Amino acid sequence: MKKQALNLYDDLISLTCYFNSNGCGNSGCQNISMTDFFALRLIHRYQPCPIQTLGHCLGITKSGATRVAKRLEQQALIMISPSPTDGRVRCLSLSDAGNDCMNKVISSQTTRLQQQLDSLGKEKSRQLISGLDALMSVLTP
Amino acid sequence: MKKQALNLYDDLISLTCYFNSNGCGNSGCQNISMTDFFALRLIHRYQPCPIQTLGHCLGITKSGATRVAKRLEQQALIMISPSPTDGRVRCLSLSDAGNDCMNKVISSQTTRLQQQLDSLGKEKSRQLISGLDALMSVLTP
DNA sequence: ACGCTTGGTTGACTCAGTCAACTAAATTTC
DNA sequence: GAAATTTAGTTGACTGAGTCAACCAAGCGT
Repeated sequence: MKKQALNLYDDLISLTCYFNSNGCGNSGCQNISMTDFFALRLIHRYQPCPIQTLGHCLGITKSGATRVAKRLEQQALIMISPSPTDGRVRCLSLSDAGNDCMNKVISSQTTRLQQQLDSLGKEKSRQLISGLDALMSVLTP
Repeated sequence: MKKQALNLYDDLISLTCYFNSNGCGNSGCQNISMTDFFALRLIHRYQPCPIQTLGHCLGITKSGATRVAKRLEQQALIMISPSPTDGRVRCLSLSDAGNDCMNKVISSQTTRLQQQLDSLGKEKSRQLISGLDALMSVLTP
């Protein structure tokens, strides 16, 4: 029966739309677009991250990625340094300000979410999260 | 303990990023942007939907919404008709082509998801979906 | 050393969405 | 019930993100 997947898809798209329009909220850190936040988050994880990797993960071209990087550098949220092992590659890493920004957004969003989890009840929360974790590991190979 | 919410937030953002970059896929229907798909989906639900409502739900201004509507109308995916009860309001509703498009996207995405649910196991899937449903009803009032 | 490939940058462009000024319909107020 | 205010939508001028194509420079393969 396909109804399950339909239901799931519906929720997932609602969720995407929800986070898209709410952005990362005015979380203390300067107004930052969703794309830029995705980028920061990515760099945070795969530090130091080559520009092309950024583009690939964000689903944009390498020229697009170059511009994202330039934007973030101008806001002093990241630093761009040449790779020691390959002269062509330019590596992105978070600056202190970038880390601050990430943390602010994450902590403000997380507090909000925790409240909502609380109102969901202990058991349901646990199930939701473990299910979602599993789904994520299936979705992103 | 905040770790739960942190974990959840992480998954949710990954999910948003995932659907954002993958768009709605080349699902037979002409290339359609994520925003436009959100709009179609909204109109599908709240048919007939005033332009301003669209803007509000999409998190864009009313002039932005006007342009989205114009775009979709030009592609013959929706119809715009004046409200019978209020002369100012213009109502959006899906055309047959619009419905087709929605269905194609949904069905192609759903099949993919169902496979992934299957690989997750029956019980875990059920828990995931019921948890997500609950979360959605908390998130979107 | 030569050509080929790969990572990144840039200029010209497109397209989506904002802002502000506007029209027209509805509602309020006197 | 006419004038003033509010509300829904539209439009022109603009901005900003991302694409494409042409490019440069560094590495690789032989």
